[in-house]
Amino acid sequence: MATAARLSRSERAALTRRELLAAAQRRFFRDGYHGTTLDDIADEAGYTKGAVYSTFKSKGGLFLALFDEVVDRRVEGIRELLAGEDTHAEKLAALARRPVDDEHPQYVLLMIEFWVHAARDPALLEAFSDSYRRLRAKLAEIAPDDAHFGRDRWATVTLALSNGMALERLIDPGGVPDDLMASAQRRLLGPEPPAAG
Amino acid sequence: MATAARLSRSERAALTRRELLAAAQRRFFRDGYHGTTLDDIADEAGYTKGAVYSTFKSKGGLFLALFDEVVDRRVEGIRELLAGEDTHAEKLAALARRPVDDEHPQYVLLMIEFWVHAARDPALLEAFSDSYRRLRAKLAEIAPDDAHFGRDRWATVTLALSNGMALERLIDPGGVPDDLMASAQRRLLGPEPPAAG
DNA sequence: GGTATCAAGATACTCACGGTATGTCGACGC
DNA sequence: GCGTCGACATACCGTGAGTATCTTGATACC
Repeated sequence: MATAARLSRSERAALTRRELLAAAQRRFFRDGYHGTTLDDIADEAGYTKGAVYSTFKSKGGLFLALFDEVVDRRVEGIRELLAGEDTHAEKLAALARRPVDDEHPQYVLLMIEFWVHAARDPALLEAFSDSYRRLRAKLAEIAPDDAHFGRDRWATVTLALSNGMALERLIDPGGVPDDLMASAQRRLLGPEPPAAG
Repeated sequence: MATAARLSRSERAALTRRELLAAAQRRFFRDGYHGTTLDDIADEAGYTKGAVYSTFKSKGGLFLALFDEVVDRRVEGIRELLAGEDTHAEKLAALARRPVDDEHPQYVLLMIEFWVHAARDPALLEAFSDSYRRLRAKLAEIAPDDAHFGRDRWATVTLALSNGMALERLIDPGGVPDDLMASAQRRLLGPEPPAAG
């Protein structure tokens, strides 16, 4: 009667993993990393904490698995952007509109929350860095060929600015207008002006 | 025999508060917000958790009191910078060298850690914002008169970039050279170039 | 100067959460 | 079929934020 046929052990485990990741995404996005408990996630997925620990090494491991998937999707999004027919300027404009965040605005904050958390744990930081560098490397491909900034430097500055802006927006939601990021982007891409007085 | 004479109740309480704040600063700076327990802080100051809760409303309240003091000192530092004899360009250079961090490099990360934490708690966020805006307002006074960016926007972008760079540095400590911030600053300050291709 | 009061702070709890140890049951190898 | 082993549940532990209560000494009042 159940639609799901009998599953092999590995199919069963793979399904559990997917369901836990989906539940983790919903909860982490909504309540943040520290604000989400493993019981929350397990409940939402219809399991118990035992399932989590039999699938992932720790809460951090679960988050990292999720983050890596999110980066996958984001990298794919950038790839499509690059492959599109738009002019380069239009690609940059599209990027400026939603710098690193997926459809979810909370995404950036969640990432930063975990980032700072991982700063205290070398193993977590290393794994996080691996995913994050993938994102940054893909982003660097968008930089114009003739950028006066190097591509990597441009990507670094773009991400730094984008992440920092997300924090500023928490303080003054209306004080960080859409065009501020776009305007800053244009300046970052241009030739360096002489030292201003 | 004890050097400290008998203290009145309010003197005693004020001393306790100072000692707790000093201990909190050392511990928070070293171990981060979530990595520091109230027992740690109380121990370090020679008290128990009871003293903390009789002096502050909560762990967050203790942090906010500390943060406000740190902002005081930072604002004072900027005031001195502004009052100095240096040229405006030199002031900006001095600022670029240590954007928002006091003498402690961990300061920025600690701030961001709490910032994101406070994002989930309106009361905490409001109190944090009050202190942070004081810092940003003081920073805005450094912006050059002829900034093509508005002063406030310049301060917002400067802080966003500085905070974001601190995060990037966690990923690649050597990948964010000193001049990157300064170079980005110069671009952000200059006139907006025509749309690049 | 003695005594009641009240607040600073210590002590002893509660509860939530990450993580572990162990139990159970069904898939897989033989 | 039947023993094994892995997926997951259940029961537990340690730790940390926050609370309730007790102790003690400064202050106010007589």
